Amino acid sequence: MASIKDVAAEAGVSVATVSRVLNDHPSVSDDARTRVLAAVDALGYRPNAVARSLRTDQTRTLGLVISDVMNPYFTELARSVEEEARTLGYSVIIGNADERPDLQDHHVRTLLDRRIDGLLVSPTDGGSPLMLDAARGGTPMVFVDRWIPGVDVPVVRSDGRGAVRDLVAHLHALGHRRLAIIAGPAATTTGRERVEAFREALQAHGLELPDAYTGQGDFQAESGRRVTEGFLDLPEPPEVVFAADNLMALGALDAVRARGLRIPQDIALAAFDDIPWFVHTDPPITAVAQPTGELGRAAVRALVDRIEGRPPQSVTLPARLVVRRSCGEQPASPESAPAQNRSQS
Amino acid sequence: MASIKDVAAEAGVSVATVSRVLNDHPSVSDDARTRVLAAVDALGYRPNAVARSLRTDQTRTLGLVISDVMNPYFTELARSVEEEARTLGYSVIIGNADERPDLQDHHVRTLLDRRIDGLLVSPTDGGSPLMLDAARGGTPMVFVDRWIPGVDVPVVRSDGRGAVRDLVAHLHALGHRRLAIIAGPAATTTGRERVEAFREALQAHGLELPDAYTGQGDFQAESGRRVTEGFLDLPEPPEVVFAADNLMALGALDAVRARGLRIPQDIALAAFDDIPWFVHTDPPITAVAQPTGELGRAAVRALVDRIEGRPPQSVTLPARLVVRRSCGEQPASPESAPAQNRSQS
DNA sequence: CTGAAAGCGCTTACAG
DNA sequence: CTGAAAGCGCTTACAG
Repeated sequence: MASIKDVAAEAGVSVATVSRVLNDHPSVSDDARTRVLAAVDALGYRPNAVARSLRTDQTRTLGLVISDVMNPYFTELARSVEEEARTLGYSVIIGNADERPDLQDHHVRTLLDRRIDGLLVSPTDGGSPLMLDAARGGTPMVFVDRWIPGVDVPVVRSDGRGAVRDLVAHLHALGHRRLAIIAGPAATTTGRERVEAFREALQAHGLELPDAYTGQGDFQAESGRRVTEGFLDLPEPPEVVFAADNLMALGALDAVRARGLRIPQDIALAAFDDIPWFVHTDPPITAVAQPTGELGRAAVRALVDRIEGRPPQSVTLPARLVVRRSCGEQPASPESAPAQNRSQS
Repeated sequence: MASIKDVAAEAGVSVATVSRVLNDHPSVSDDARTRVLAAVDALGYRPNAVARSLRTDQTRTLGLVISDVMNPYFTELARSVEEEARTLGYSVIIGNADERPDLQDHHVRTLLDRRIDGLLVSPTDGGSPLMLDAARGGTPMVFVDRWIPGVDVPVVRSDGRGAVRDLVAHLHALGHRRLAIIAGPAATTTGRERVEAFREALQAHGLELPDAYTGQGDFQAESGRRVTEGFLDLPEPPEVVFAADNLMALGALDAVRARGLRIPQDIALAAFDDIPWFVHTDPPITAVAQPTGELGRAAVRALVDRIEGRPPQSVTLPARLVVRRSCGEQPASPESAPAQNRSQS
């Protein structure tokens, strides 16, 4: 592979001059520029990003560590992150933690070893020593979706409190009184917040959230199935199951189906996170939709601000309720979803 | 950030010795090793992968360029690729082409600039000059899922011919005679092969595939919707629509639903690529399932073989039919899927 | 405007 | 077993 030396030789100039034309340095003669460009073309030369990074101490690369790529919510997040980063001249390297703290650490370490310019993290847990060190130790960092309390790192996330209130109001209006939740891991902020928001919304209607109706999941489908089976085995099963993410909703669906029960006649189902498939499940599923793309873009902007020396800002965007048929028919509108529903588009 | 020099100073040895203990070189005294390790620990030293790569001319990194991360099939492929690569001591950087040749080239170029050790590609088109140059120009490369004919690059893919034959037999047995397909882009091998396999299978039953029943899609949901609408507008609409991937099936579902038609009573639907949601759609969708994880792992093994100087091997794995209810009830088994159906697990 | 030279952080023959 | 030195491919003050 041709190096800058080969180009210099071919063009009859020094490597310094080649470097200058490659980096659009103003003080290069037209003649030199022309010859260098011709040589670059002739040799099919491409600068070695590794060497450049070593010299400039920047990689123009962002690391993104997410908890689970297979979760469509995170896939979409990753996609919007890459898009915005590309617009700003950065590449992104994705590390998939698969909800495993050890894997998360593996990726953080690898990314740090590669000297990425900044790190976007949706932490799987409360923060390993490695992660905490990185956060405090000067690595530009931004939390997205989930975050770790007590660390001075900007957070870009969405607030589902209002949407969960709307959901509970909807369920209450439909006559449901025994509501259960499949929670995410307590080690994650989203795992805790969604349960709290649910509990608070219930209280506003004078309803309790008994322990028996709080199942511990891990944001993966299998746990949704397991918890739902537990609910169905109860002497008095809940009338509604609210899954704290879309994968656990998938597991819940599996469990309900395995028993031959019907949704919403036998049991109602709602989920946090909206995905295109929820329109076509049997029945279509009522969900809390996050502004995922906006979240990813805002997170990148905050991180790049931090990297480039501008003050980064935390951002909180509201989620919203998308009503479909999985909790029972709406008295008013027979339609499955509001006009604004983006997963229908 | 501490460098190897700092460690050497702290341990009272030369940087050469530090490098040796870090790389498990045998000729290092126990004493030196202990002191170096202590210094590494004290300083929290982590080797700079950028510098190491520049020196050794290898990055222990694989590039993976896929056509669309949002497609669950490719997400799963990416996940299995990363897993196998990690097992073999490699990292992977994913580039998402979004079915756009220009974006694909962008990622190939970026990856090459970073001097990745090898490239895994599922090409979006017939091969840009850049891609062709890379393939011929010595970059270790393996095609996965899709490939470019006429290039000497190993291919790891699955053969859906048998499964498509099974599908058509199934449809024929159900009494369907007017079968249509939503094809993928003709510039991709999978786009062409699935249509050919379908046509051949039809011929075996004495059926034709008229042009009006061959809609041109692009593997994205929107095209599935558009093509399906065209089919439904025909004076004599097809009895079955076969979508050449799962996203176009989603679009088809949208279109059918928008017209208020029922599946399978009004029109039957089948898809290439199986995903967990197909179990829970209304109705569950009959699909051709690829051994996605195996594909990803085999592709990595082939690429690493190539990188490390062993002869790489092309691999073709069979796909299989998963019968559900979207094409009509099975006369024999009332069950929605065979026992082996992995998307039920 | 241009080039010689230093240096980024490593690894690895080479000599001892 | 150990260290001094070269060199990977760049960029960038510095001097002219």
